[in-house]
Amino acid sequence: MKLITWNINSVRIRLDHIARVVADEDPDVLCLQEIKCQPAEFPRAAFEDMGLGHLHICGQKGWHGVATASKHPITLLDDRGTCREGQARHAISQIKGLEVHNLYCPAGGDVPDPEVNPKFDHKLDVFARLTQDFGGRPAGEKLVVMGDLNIAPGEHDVWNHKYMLKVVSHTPPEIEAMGRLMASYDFLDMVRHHTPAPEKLFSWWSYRAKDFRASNRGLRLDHVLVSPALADAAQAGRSYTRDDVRGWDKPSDHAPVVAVLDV
DNA sequence: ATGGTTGTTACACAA
Repeated sequence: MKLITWNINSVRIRLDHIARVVADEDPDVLCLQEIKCQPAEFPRAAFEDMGLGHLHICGQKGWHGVATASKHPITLLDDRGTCREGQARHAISQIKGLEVHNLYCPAGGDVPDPEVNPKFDHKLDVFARLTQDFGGRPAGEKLVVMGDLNIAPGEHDVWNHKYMLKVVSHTPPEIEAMGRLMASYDFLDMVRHHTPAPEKLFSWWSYRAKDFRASNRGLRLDHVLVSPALADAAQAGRSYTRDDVRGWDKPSDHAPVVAVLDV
């Protein structure tokens, strides 16, 4: 079973890229973040044409928004109160016996201090809520938590560890929040499992670089986490980042991250 | 140390 997570930065502008990636990869499930539209504006017909006609759309006007598109039927599960601001950041779907969490965590603004920066406080709050929720669940569930978590947790998930420790996405309180989330249900970081440190691994490169490959100031913000019940399937599978897509004309600033479960 | 770009929106903002 192949799953892809991709922060698309507007689903409507990026429809041609989506169709190309779907044609290349033939995923069972595609989790998109930052769709930047309301559910009524979502290009449903295009996804039906791609063979991903089963949709769980969680959208709002202008910003944020996530959508899960599947080849297989989806059961829409209830929101679990992840975002205290009521933003469209979390779609939970039951697909072929898996509970797929499509997540877009807050970026967190510029100042890494929850006392002076409400956006950073909100980011930490989202992680605290996820940690509490997963921590309270019975053991043995088949959970996949994937999306743009907006944290690069490891030293080799950033282009410059020492510099980035002061920059939101890689600060100590964020790395600790990510660690608590991982521990809450003993999640496996699937992509890192297949490409262990110290190999650098990025899924996002800023639009502001003239040549993202030349400067290669990337971050690994997009993740696929699996619960222990899926660890064997994840380890027997594979995962990779389609960083070539970041080099296409008018790309998203995030690359698609592909994860294949041997189920 | 600074500024660089993009998308949606409305005359900035978030990323």
